[in-house]
Amino acid sequence: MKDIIELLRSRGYKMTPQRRTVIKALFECGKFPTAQDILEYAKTINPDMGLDTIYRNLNLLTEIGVLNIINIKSRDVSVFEVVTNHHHHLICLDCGQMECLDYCPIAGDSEKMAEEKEFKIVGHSLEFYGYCCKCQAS
Amino acid sequence: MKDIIELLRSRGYKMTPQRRTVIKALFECGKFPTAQDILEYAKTINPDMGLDTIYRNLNLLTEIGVLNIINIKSRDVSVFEVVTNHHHHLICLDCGQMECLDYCPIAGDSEKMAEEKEFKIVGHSLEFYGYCCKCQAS
DNA sequence: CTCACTGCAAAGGCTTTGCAGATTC
DNA sequence: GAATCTGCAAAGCCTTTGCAGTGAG
Repeated sequence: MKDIIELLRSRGYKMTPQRRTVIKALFECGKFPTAQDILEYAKTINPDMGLDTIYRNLNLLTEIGVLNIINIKSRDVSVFEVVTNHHHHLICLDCGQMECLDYCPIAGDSEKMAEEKEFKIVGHSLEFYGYCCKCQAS
Repeated sequence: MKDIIELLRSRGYKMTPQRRTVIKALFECGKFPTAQDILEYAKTINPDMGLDTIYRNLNLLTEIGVLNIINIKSRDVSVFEVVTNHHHHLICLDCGQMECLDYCPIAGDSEKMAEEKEFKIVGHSLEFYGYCCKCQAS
């Protein structure tokens, strides 16, 4: 969290209470918060916070590379995740719940194949879809 | 294309000119059309076609499993793809162009790992992000 | 003749943007 | 003091939905 604040400072961005709150929220809202989740948390600290400020800050954090936006099928909102180690996700098609999966099968050979198509690969995303424990029951 | 029409018939759906046009468009619009692309094509055949009809039919085709909806970062619209063999995609972060990649590294071991988390996996999506030939130049 | 389908229009929901005033630095 | 940032409000955009009329089977 301090790293993020430092990075913003070093890039010349100003540190406002709202911005600080958004960053704090990212660490305290639980995993995969939506912009709405962050707004709700933020309002407990500053009731005047607006959703637009949340979005502006989330977008900024994404631009500087410390945040991932995740768009999942079966849910129409974006969820956010602080960038940490490289990993992928399990997503429940029923309830939308997500879990991290420290597994990545992508090796160099895939990039070779891609480069045959004259693409320069810079990353990938991999999501597994299925049904979580609870939703399998029903 | 005839297969799709047969499948619809066998499930009791009616075959309207509009529906036929949407199906035709999926094969003649080029790869990865958006709903808009399909509308434009459809209007050359029937100028009265509405975007709502397009969406209703695309959603129907997705429900019966003959169409994939693909949501990509860096573009805010959905693109569609007729279901064929299992494969993944290369996506240009700059212009949004997509290419198919007949490569899939996902093996049984990934499913085992997932099932440790008590997820029942039914599928996965994998996209490679990068820059296409043209966009590497600029 | 019946039920599904279409077109129109409007609504929904998430996200972005313009603007004036307030805040950092 | 200058430039960024916020809050408000409104707009944008893709997609969905309600409804009455039309058309397929």
